[in-house]
Amino acid sequence: MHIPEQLFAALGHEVRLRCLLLLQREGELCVCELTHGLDLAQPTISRHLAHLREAGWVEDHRQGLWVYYRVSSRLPAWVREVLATTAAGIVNSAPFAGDLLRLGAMPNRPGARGCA
Amino acid sequence: MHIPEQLFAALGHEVRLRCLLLLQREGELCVCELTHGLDLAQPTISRHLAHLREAGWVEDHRQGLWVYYRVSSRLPAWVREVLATTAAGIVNSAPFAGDLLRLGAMPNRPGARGCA
DNA sequence: CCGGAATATGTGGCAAATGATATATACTGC
DNA sequence: GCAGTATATATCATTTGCCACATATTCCGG
Repeated sequence: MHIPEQLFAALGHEVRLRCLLLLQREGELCVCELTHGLDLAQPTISRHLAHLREAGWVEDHRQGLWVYYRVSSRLPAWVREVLATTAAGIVNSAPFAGDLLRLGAMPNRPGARGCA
Repeated sequence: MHIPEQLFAALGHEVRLRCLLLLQREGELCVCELTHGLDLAQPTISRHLAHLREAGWVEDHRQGLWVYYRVSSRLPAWVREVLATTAAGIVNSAPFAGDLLRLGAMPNRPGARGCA
C-alpha cells in the first residue's frame, strides 16, 4: 500500500520504530534476534512485525526454522530516505543504542555464521 | 517533547499530515486557511492542530482574531529533514496536491496582503 | 458593554490499538 | 510420526483515538 500516513503510524510506536531501526542498520534479522535485541516477549515482536509487514514496510522470508525480516525493497525513494535520516538521527540515543549493543552481544546468532 | 515515536504518531493521521505539509510549503497559515485548504470543519482542524502543537511539531501565535501556525523552529535537524523529504515525496499526489490548489484559490485570505 | 467572527475545548459513543497470556502452526532431525 | 524449536495467531481486558456535535473562549468594532 505505502500510504504516507500509514508509514508514520507504523513508526509511531516505540517497538516498531526500534525494530525498523535494527533492520535498517543490520539489513536482515530473524525474529529471535529482534526479540533478543529489544529484550521483549516473542509474541510482542511477532505482532508488531506483522503490523509492519501488512503495511508493506518490511518483507519476510522463511529459511528453515527462522523467518528473516528486512526493510522492503520496493519502497519509494523518499520513504527509504526518511528511514535513513531517522536512523541516523536517533541511533545514538536510548533505547535504540542499547538495542544495537544487546544484538551485537547476542550469543548463538543464526545466519551466515552458522552458530546455531 | 520531541520523542521520536510521538513525533511519528502525530503524523500518522491524514488530516495532520495534510496540515503539516501545507505549513511546510506555505510557511505560516491561520486556522481558517487550513480549514479552507483541507475542506474540513473548523473544530476538526483545531483539534488536530492542538495535537500537532502538543507533540512539538508546530508553534502558534495569535494576531488579532487569527491564530497562525507554523512548523516549530526548535525541531532537531534530522526531524526537519524528514519533514522536507516527506513533503517533497508526496506533494504531487492526492490529497496533498488538491489542498495546495484549494488554498491557492481561496478568496479573502488574511495576512500580509490585507484582504480581509 | 454588546454582537459577531475566529478559534478552542467539552461530551458521548464507538472503532481500533495494545498488552499479557495461552495456544496453534511450521519446520527439523530422528 | 514424534519431540523440540521458532514463529504466528487467538483471546480478552483495557486503553486510546477519533468523530460529530455542541458550547466555550478570545478578540475586535462600535
